[in-house]
Amino acid sequence: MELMTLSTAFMDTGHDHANCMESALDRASALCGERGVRLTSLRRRVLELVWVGHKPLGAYEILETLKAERRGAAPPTVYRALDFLLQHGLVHRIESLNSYVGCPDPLKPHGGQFLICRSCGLTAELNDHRIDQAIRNSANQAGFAVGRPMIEIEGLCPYCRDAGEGSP
Amino acid sequence: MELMTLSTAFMDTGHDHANCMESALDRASALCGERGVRLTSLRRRVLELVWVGHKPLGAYEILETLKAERRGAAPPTVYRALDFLLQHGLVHRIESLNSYVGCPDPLKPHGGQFLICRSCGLTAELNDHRIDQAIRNSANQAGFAVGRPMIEIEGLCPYCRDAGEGSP
DNA sequence: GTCTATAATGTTATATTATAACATTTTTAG
DNA sequence: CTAAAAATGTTATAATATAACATTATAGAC
Repeated sequence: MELMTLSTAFMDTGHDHANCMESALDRASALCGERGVRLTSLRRRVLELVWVGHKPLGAYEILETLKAERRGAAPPTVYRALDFLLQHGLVHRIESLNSYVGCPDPLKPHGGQFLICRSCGLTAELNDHRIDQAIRNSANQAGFAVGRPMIEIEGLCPYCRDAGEGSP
Repeated sequence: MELMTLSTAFMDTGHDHANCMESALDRASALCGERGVRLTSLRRRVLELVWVGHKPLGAYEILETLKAERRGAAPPTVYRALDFLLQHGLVHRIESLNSYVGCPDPLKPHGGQFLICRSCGLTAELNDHRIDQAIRNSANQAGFAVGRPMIEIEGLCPYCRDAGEGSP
């Protein structure tokens, strides 16, 4: 059994992001097909924008881009698309940044575990069963029924850590 | 060595909240004394309001109460007091609720681990070394330098779970 | 005690994030 | 083709948070 997965965000060499993004969109398309829901061009475009980088994007940042492309894009345009994408697990919301990031594995439902670089903003999604298990054990001891655990770990990504960021 | 602590939030019988709150204020007073910073009456009052219950309070909820007590209380009044309390570890911010909750153990710096009841709002602070360790192990594998881990676990507290909330 | 520098608070305005409510258009199903 | 449903457009506003500058209170030097 696999103990942990890590998204490609921190892969410097050997990360073909164009391909990364394209395959995310393909997976989204397939998932929507299977579920009988519509990945409209607006929703697809918002997902694409979120996948442009591995840095979480704010709703109004997305809106700025959309405004240049569509007549009359407004906050609800973005928030409705994000709601759809969130519901289907295609994006996650990063609570500590009020921002949104693409999910590399939308098929298996999961609360998010994120490593967020405070210096460059790069954010990797982690999925470590042992963290999840530790949380469940602890919550059980407290008599608490775990719903959706949210884990956002602020710190320094491998590059910024090595560059000595955060302690200059 | 102690593996885990849990705040009193979920203690029903046997929890004297007046005393809980008073001792929190006393600890705050002592801590500020030691650090040579001032727990002014405004800051003390905001801390008191946050401690009124074990449910996170929004800044504007705090403001509503303050407005009835002081002439000219405004958003900065509350946010500045909260900033001070946050800096000194006397309160935590719950990111997923945009709300603030008292910290039962401000002396030892720690990222927060919270159990948040989606039904009644009661929020307990957990501090489980094993969760922290699992996170650090996982982050290390990814080459990530952990700063401040933030864990907010949505679910059902012992009372709401037993009352069958969330699955009626 | 008075003076002065600093810290804290007051005050006004505005930025940022998100949703409500209703109109219009597009898509699907029959 | 048409009716119902889904998606999007449009306008307005709610909820959360900060900027910028004025005033007041406090602590420490003398």
